[in-house]
Order: sequence, then structure tokens, then C-alpha cells
Amino acid sequence: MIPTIKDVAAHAGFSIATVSRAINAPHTVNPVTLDKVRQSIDALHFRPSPLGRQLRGERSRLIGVVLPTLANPVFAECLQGIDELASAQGYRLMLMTTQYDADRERHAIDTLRTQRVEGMILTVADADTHPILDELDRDGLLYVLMHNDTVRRPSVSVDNRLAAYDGVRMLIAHGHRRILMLAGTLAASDRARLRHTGYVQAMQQAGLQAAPALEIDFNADELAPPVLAHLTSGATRPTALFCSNDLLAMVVMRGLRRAQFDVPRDMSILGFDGLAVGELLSPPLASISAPNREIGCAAWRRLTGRIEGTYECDASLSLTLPHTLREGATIAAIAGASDGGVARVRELPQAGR
Amino acid sequence: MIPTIKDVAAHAGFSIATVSRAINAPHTVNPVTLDKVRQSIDALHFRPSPLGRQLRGERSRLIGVVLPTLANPVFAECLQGIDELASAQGYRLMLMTTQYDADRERHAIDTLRTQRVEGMILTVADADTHPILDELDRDGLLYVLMHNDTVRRPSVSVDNRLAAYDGVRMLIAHGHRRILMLAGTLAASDRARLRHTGYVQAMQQAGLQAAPALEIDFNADELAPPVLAHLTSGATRPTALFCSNDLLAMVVMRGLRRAQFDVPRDMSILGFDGLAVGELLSPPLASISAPNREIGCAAWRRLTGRIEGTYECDASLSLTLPHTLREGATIAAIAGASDGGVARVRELPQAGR
DNA sequence: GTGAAAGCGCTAACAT
DNA sequence: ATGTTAGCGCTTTCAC
Repeated sequence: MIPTIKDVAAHAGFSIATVSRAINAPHTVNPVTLDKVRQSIDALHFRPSPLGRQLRGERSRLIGVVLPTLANPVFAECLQGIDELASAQGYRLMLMTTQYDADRERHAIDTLRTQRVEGMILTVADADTHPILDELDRDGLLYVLMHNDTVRRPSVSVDNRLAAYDGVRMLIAHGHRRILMLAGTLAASDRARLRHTGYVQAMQQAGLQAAPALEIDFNADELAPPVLAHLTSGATRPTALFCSNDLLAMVVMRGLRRAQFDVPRDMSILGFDGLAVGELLSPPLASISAPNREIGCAAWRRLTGRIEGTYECDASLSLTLPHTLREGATIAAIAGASDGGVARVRELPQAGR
Repeated sequence: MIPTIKDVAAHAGFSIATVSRAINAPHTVNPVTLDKVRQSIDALHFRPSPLGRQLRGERSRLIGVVLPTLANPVFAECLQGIDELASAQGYRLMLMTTQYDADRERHAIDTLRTQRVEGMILTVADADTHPILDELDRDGLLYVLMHNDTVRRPSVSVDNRLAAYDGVRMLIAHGHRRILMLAGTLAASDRARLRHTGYVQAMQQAGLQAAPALEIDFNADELAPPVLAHLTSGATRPTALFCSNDLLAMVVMRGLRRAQFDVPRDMSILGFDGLAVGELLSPPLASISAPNREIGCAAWRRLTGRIEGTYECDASLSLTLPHTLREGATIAAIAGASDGGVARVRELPQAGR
């Protein structure tokens, strides 16, 4: 069915070696021969099989990408960055998603190994505890983590703890005192934990009381009534919510709106991720913004740097990209907040160090 | 570096044939031998290379996916559906994006062919005119188009013309008379054209004047001043905008908002795609909704049906999935619209036939 | 139950 | 300039 180099050789009346040369080193064959071979190639619609080539030890130029989901645009944005560089550099991408499930993470990575990818870009739930990453290290397989915030492995991320800290300090500077953190139910990720740590630190430093993150079901159409009650009633209801990601923030905003709660008048909201769609909201979502596309690109550069042996500096280390506070309009100042407070927050260092 | 079946054979003290059998037909080897071989496999972390296997004519279980971009969630949603079924059925996905560029489409498809994918799921700019699809037909390569609305090739889509027609009739039923259609600059796609056709038909049928689609730069931060003027000033300014996709609708909404134009009070907006994020907007975006995840799943089923020869009905034909009108809150009734008009629209057939 | 050997598509070293 | 051949990792007869 599919023609092989043999078919071309027979059709052209030369040996397979000549055909191979015509393809891979055209200048070494007689122009007349070359022309005939090329005609046969066209006539038969021949294209060299990567199998034979790879079998000979050539590179596969195949990179694996493992993401939790594409339903959250944060990963689609990263993938955009990766895909752009991959196309430009003639690599192919094999994509797998895991739904934040450790078993599926293992399975995805296993599959990619079996496919002999040259390296992988991974976003896993928990980078520090997942034994499969140790296996990769042990076996010398190249990978770069993306959005996993760990210094123990090659990774590209923002400083999640510091970013959350900066964001919550900003809320505090706007006069908020009762600030609650919300997280998704699948939030047992290293990122979510670090974001909570940053929240706690900012709160404690301001002498405020930090609470455990309140878990919200992402996919539910409505906020659960007890959750809604917790957010909206009582004298001690929070005046601001720090959501561990933008998608969650958007779901919560909708829930509050349906309960006739105005954002930001009745509740301020701060997200995390800096999704492009967040800026299209009304009001535009305030968010601790990660350079997602750039994180994807940086992960790519580190990985290919190691693959091709051309790494700028030490690409086996973790890289922290700067986050930014995207102001948006979902945060209101609380009466009594001093301007000094607002001024102070602007001087905060916003990048890891 | 990477162990081969030979290494395992040597380590276990058997021939490579026995190792192969231990892997592929365990019941045919002596349990003791089997055990030893398995120990060696574990000890060496051996995994059979797909190259050798495929070289022997086994299936690659590799499917190519070609999408315009991941920046538009509509394609990410489709990909979600595809990916789900692919994982479940043990297929691998190779992903390429094209940015709506015909050359990149050709290149992507070429690359996937060279990689010997068993089939591809494609979203191209124009399904009817792209010669590369004829090449696929000629060479017997399996593919299914996704979101390309054509009866000439295997495809899964909504009826874009009818969907647009339904949507615009709904606007008309709400009393709108001056309805403008907006499209992105990259909108020279078959879908965009069909949506415009549906718009024109609905307008003409109501005795209203249809206009050419107004092109909007998607990525611009602001609406271009002349565009904004066109939308917002003059006695003949439109009262409703039909946007050829949701992302565009969101960008336009932001532009209008910034110009102090309230949606839907000063302008009604109807999108197309039914993006999940649209429902999270305030007000929730009215949209002609395509079942994107399901379109991805259906495309997958058709493709694998053909690959595995188990097609339900004739999978080489195009499949039209039903669209729905998502009401949202970005559409206001215009004074003078009769209730009868609104009632009538609810009776519209909403699925293709 | 196990081994030897051929062959899948291709490249490269060697031979002509 | 072109042809011959070995061998990459694996499965699968065919012998033993």
C-alpha cells in the first residue's frame, strides 16, 4: 500500500542506496539520476518512513507533553507557547492529559517513554512526591516541569508562594481584613499549597487571621448553598476572596452574582493565572498573572537546550519567571484603607529572588 | 543506553525469541522461564520499542490532530473530547496547529503523513478548496473534518448556515432591525462564510437589509476608532451585533463597554460557539451553541470506526450535530417587538435537516 | 519449550 | 557515481 524505498528504486531503475542518497545528500548523485529518482518519488507519492530512520539511530524529534486538562485555559496558553516553538524547530508533539490524576500521570509518562520521546514537558499534581519523576531522573530521561513550583527538579514556574503573598498583601492594602482563600476540589497540587502558604504569610504578617482554603466544586453549576451562606452572610463574612485560580474565580463570581451579590461592591475577588479571557470579563478580573505562554516557551527552550546540549546556563535547575499583579476591577477598596497602604504595596518586589 | 530485547535476552540467559514470547504470548512459555525473563525486564527497565513492532507491520495507534489555534477555546473544547476517547482506547495523539494558514495546514498534514498516523482529525480554513484533502482521498488516507461544514468530505459539524439563520431570526424576533454581522480578520473560512449566508437569509426573509460582515481585528486591545464609530454613532447604528464567534463577541463587548456602551441596553450581542467561558461572563453571553466536546468525540468515533472497520452507518459521510440557542443575557428586546415574535422564534427548528 | 533466522524500511560504510 | 551489504529492535515462522 504505502510505497517504500525499494519501490522507488525499482521504479527508477536504481538501487535503494542511490534513492537514499538522492533524498539525504542530493549533491552526491548524478543530476540525471537525481531527476529520475525524484520523478519516481513523485509518481509513487513516496515519503521516507521515520521508522527506518529512527531504527538507524536517528533522532525522533518527538516531544511529549503532559497536562492536567485543556478545560482550564491556563494550560492551553502554555501549550500554545510550546507548540509555536516546536513547529518552528521541526519537532513533533505528543499530547496527553491526566485530569490531575496521579495514576493517569504515571500512565501518560509511561506511554511517552515507550514511544521514545526525546524529552517531555510535564505539569503534574505534585512534583515533589511523584515517584515516577525519580524514575525519569534515574533513567536519564529529559524532562522539564511546567507550573510545578519546586527547586528539586528542572522546572519553569512563577514563585507561587510569593505571588500569592503579593496578591493578598495588595488586598490588605486595599483595606480588606477578612480575606478568605478558595480552592478547587482537585487542588491538592503543589501550586495550590504554595499559594495557600503565601496567603497565610501575608495574613499573619498583617496580624490577620488566615483560614484553611475553602474547597469549591469547580464544575457545579451553582455554588453549594452552605458555601454561599458562608461567603455572604453573618457579620464576619469575608470582604475579599482570593481564588487559587482564575477559572474558579469566574465560577465564584457567577455564583455571587446570581445571589445578587455585586462584585466588587459587596465582595472583592482576586484570581490567579492571568488568563486572557479574564480581561474580557465585566468587570475585568483582577488576577495574579503568570506569563503562561512564556512559561511554555521557557520550558521548551530548557528542554531542547538539554536535548541538543546547547543549554544556556544550567537548564537542569528550576527557573522562576516573574509574576505580575493584574489590577482588573474586581477589587474595591474598603473604607478606612489608608492611601499609604496602597502606596506601599506598589513597592513590593513582584518577582522571586 | 536504552535496553533492547537483546539485553534482556542476555541478562535472562534466553534467546530474544523467548523474551518476545514472554511479552506477547506469556502462556506459551514455561512459567519458570517467564518469571526469569520478567525479572530481567524489570531489572533493566526494558520496554519494547514501538519501532521494531511497527516495522513488523503492527499498527501505530497514532492519530494526528490539526487545529487552527488553541487560543480559541472552541478548539480546546473539541480537543478535550478527542483526547478523552483517545486515552480510553489506547491511541496516541500528535497535535499540530496552523493559525488558519493554508501553507501551515499543508505542512502539518504532510508531517503527520510522514509520521504514518493511522488517521487524522482536521479543522482547516476551507475544506472545499484545499487540494491537500484531495491528495488524502487519492492516497486512501483516513481523515475526518471537524467544524468544517461541507457535505463533500467526511466531517462533523453543526449546520453553520442554519444555526446563524436561527440566531439572527431570534434577534429579529426580539425586535431588532439593524443587525450587523462581525467577523474576525482570519475569517475567510468556510464556516464564517456559511454563517454570513445564514445571516443574509434571515435578514432578507424579514425584509431587512443585510450587510457584508464587518472585519474586526481579534487581537487588538481596542476596537479601531472607525469601527467603534460605525457601531455606536449615527441614527442608523445597529441595535444588535451577530459575531461570527464567541471570542470575537467578548472582545467586542469589552470594546463597547470601554466606550460606555452598555450591553444589552445600548447594544445586543449574539455570539457563535457556545464557549463554556461565555456563560461565566456578566452578563452571560448569548450564543449559538455548538456541542464542541461532542463534535470532537463524534469525529473521533467516525475516524476510529473507519480505521477499525467498525463504522456505525457510513462514516465517510458528513455528520451534522444539532446546535442550540443559548439565551444568555446580552440580548435585549427592542421596544415594539411583539410577544408574538418572541413566541414564534421558540418554535424554530434548531437542528439541521 | 526454546532457539535460529528472516525480514520489516532505512542509512552508511565499504566496494566497485 | 552507483551498488552491495550489514544492522538498527522486533515478531514470527520454522526447526529442534
